[in-house]
Amino acid sequence: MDRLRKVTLRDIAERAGVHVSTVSRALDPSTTHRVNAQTVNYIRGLADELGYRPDVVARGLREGRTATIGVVVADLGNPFIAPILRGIENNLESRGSMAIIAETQDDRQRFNRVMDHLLSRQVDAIITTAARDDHVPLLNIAADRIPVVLAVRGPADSQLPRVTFDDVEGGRLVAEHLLDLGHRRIGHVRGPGDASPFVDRAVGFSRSLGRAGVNPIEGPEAARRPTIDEGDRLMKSILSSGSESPSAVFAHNDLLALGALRALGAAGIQCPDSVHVVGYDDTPIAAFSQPALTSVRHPSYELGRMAADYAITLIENVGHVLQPLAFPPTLVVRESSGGPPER
Amino acid sequence: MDRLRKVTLRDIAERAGVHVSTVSRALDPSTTHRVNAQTVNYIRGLADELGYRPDVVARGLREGRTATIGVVVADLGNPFIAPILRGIENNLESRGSMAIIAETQDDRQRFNRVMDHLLSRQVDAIITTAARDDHVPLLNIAADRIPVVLAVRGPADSQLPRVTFDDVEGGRLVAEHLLDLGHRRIGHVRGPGDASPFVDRAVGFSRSLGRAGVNPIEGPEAARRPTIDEGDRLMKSILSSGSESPSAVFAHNDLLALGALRALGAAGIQCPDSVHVVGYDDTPIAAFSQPALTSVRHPSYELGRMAADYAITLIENVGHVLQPLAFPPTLVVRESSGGPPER
DNA sequence: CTGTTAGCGCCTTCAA
DNA sequence: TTGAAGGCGCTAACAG
Repeated sequence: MDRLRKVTLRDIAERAGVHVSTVSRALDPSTTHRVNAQTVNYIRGLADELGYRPDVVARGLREGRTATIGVVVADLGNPFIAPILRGIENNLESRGSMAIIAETQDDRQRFNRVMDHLLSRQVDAIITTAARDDHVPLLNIAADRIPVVLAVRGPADSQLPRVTFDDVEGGRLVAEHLLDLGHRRIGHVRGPGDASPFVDRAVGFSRSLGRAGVNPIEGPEAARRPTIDEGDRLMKSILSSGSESPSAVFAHNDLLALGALRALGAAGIQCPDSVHVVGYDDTPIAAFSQPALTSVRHPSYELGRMAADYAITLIENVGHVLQPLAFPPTLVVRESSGGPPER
Repeated sequence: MDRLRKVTLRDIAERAGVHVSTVSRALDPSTTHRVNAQTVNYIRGLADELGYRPDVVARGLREGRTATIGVVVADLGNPFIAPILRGIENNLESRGSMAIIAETQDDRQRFNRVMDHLLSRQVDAIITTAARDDHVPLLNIAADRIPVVLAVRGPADSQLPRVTFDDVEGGRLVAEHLLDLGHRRIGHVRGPGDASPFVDRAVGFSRSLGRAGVNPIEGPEAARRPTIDEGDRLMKSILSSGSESPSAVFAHNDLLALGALRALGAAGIQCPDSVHVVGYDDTPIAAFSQPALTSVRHPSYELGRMAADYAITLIENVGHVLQPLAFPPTLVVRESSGGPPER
């Protein structure tokens, strides 16, 4: 019941009666041609038989590259992240690299630990979707050593390559939609103020409302995390604040919107009858929620692919400067803001 | 704009005018006491100043351990996985290890690639929640080298340590519930037949129905993946099969159930008025869907913690035999099967 | 208390 | 076409 020792190049070499370097060459596609064809066959057979698996770690130590890219994610419970990860994975895979994913649970300190760990694991690059503004110093330190790509969230004052959504535009779309519906008392449930997407959504939203002479109704604070429970909490605080009850609410993502819906329901305010609600990210949950949720959709898979493109480019091309990219969103109108019932 | 070279022990040693091993000792908490206190301070300061970060890869090569555990996941878009990952992460973290997550997209071949990669990255153990029956050979190969823990899904014919949910019992709970409501024409939307949870759910469910003399109404096949689209497809195939339309449907997870709801709605069959629907996993989406979905809940976070416990135990304790563990589920009745409207 | 040596598994010169 | 040697960064054993 003991554990098997790892099979190394040396094991194969000994069995084959050749030198390790011959085995190394035989097994490396780019150098097999420098080895006797029969020997190659023999060695390959032996490798298969023994179950040889190259030690990426040792190779990485030698070569300085590990064919692994670290992906940092805030909250794996938020379904909006899945298609982005798919885009990253599928792109990397087609180039022989692999994504390893680490979750920060949207906790600032854990972000630091995760980054630290990935760095010391010698990943070739890091794609982060979890950065907050105060992570800039560590991000810069990391970027001095390996490519760091800001995906989805990018501290505004950073020089790092960014691949994001155009959240200002998204906020604008929501504002125009609600104004078009005739709303003037509009609630605003904000996501964390130190994460760029929420800042941008707020900017686009408030600016458009402002042009129409409307001031959004807000609670005393933003959500600490963009989750259902926080949406519930903020909505309650708006409702109990004494200001007039909103006829429409924009929540900064679908989870916050669901929380807001719950709080509104608990207060006896029905959506869409008495209030309209709009979310963001157009997660699967939006189409199936009660009522189906109007939301802002963006090309998540494509963003993931592009983030991986950026990472690869920078790995292969030190010092390359890549322009920030922002994918445009679209509004999907559903039942929660007067659209037809979905399904 | 060139990339900074990594700071190594040698850099510090040269600056400090001491030998590398002294620096190594000074920086390793377990050996600092063997080094002159002043030297330690000096070295620590230097390390900070230079931004030294130990190379876990090199250390792993030397020590044979990397303080990293690979976690294999089928589908990060399925929200049921998030709390399990949390349990794993939080447990590992408190012991100085870290989880790196890899997604198979529930694709058999990708599973193999992912396992291969994790193995060659020298992770200390692998926790998989994505195993299907035909993965047994590779799992056994992996288990010869490092601990492999089957979480959630475990091929029935495997000797590997397993931490699962009691899905047979879950299936039974659903059957009893629907029978209690008086249903006799009961649809059955199955998840993949080569993944143990779905097999077990089917067994518990069908057995209980059988005792009551009821035969579930099934389509010609099981879902290829437990997703919304597959639920839709299977439900449609049941509805168009010519057999009498079911008055209740059990889908093997919440996503399949949502798909089934969509198909039923498209056929003009309203839930809960004309049909009852039950899902599984009690994901957040269940409480918020339209109608709120009856579902089976299980202790996901705890399962994650336990899976990590198993992995750690086996890393520290070669050859240890751990008993298979199955956490019991409970039924959460909501609107979709006659419960009160949620919210 | 500190330095020397060796080697984890791999690849890449340099020689033969 | 193959072998020998060196070293990536680190730590453990052995001296001193």
